[in-house]
Amino acid sequence: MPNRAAASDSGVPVGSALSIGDLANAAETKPVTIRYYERMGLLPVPPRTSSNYRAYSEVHLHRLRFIRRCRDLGFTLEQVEDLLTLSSDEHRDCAEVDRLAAAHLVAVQTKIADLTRLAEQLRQISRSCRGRRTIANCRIIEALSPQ
Amino acid sequence: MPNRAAASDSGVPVGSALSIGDLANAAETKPVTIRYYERMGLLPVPPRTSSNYRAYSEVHLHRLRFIRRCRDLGFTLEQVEDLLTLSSDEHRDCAEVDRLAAAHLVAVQTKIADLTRLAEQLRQISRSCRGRRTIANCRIIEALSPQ
DNA sequence: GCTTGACCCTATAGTGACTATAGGGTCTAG
DNA sequence: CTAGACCCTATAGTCACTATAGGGTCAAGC
Repeated sequence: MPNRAAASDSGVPVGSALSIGDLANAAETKPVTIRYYERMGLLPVPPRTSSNYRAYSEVHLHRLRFIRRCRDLGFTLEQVEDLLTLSSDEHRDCAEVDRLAAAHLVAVQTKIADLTRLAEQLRQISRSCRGRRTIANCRIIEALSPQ
Repeated sequence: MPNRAAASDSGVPVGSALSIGDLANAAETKPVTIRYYERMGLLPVPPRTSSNYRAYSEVHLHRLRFIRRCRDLGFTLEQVEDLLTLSSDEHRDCAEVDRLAAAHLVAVQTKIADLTRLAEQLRQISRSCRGRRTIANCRIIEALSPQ
């Protein structure tokens, strides 16, 4: 946490606003991506400085980190939006969020199974090359052609 | 119930030519995808019938199946092109093909590892929901927020 | 004061591997 | 002769960015 020491926002409007580059560094992403999220309506439009630079606050950083974390976990931006909407209502049923996460887990597990099968096939294909020298008597291409 | 059956067109030596739909069925893909591969230069441009329909032969089917199989194995179209080029030279060293397959295997294994870690995190997130009722005291959103 | 270079802005186009849509033409069974 | 399944082209859309072009802003060093 190399950021934000005090900054209790009482009175002073913007102690030190974050530039888009600061925000990008703090959330381990890039300015273009942040602008993209803004265009997509995932990040609220920030105020601008006199020179038209975006001026972000901690609220933006928190939300952006949430988005990035969800993306890292493989959620689509649409799912992230759902999660953000759900989380904005304190009284909403927690189960709905859980359902989303669980459904995603199933998708991930399916993908792992698929890739595991695929890896086995690739190992077999590699094995079929042993001891051959040229394409003419290599079995890889045939292994790649079904039947 | 219309079927296109075997419209014996021009005197093509190999039995009857395949329509794009036939080819799609035979390779378990779709006409649009086949046209896309043609545009991308992966499938040779086929002759046309008098009514401007594409007329494919077994050679096209073999090549298309190869492409689809490679795609199913997770190769990019660029890699598929490389494999096709390699396989066209009978005297080329087999090791190069093997290297491609091996490199791809590593990429697949990395992805499996990533997804496995991700699945574990999702399971934890789901666990953190147990016994809560509303977002207000559910820990999922916090679990999704880093730190 | 001036330059350098790192940063910021917008708008547009490109990526990969398709998918969808619009607006037609062809073929064949009933 | 018509319904509807198939074929054609061309264009735009998808997802989540990434790249490019063509500018404006700002702090540091000379």
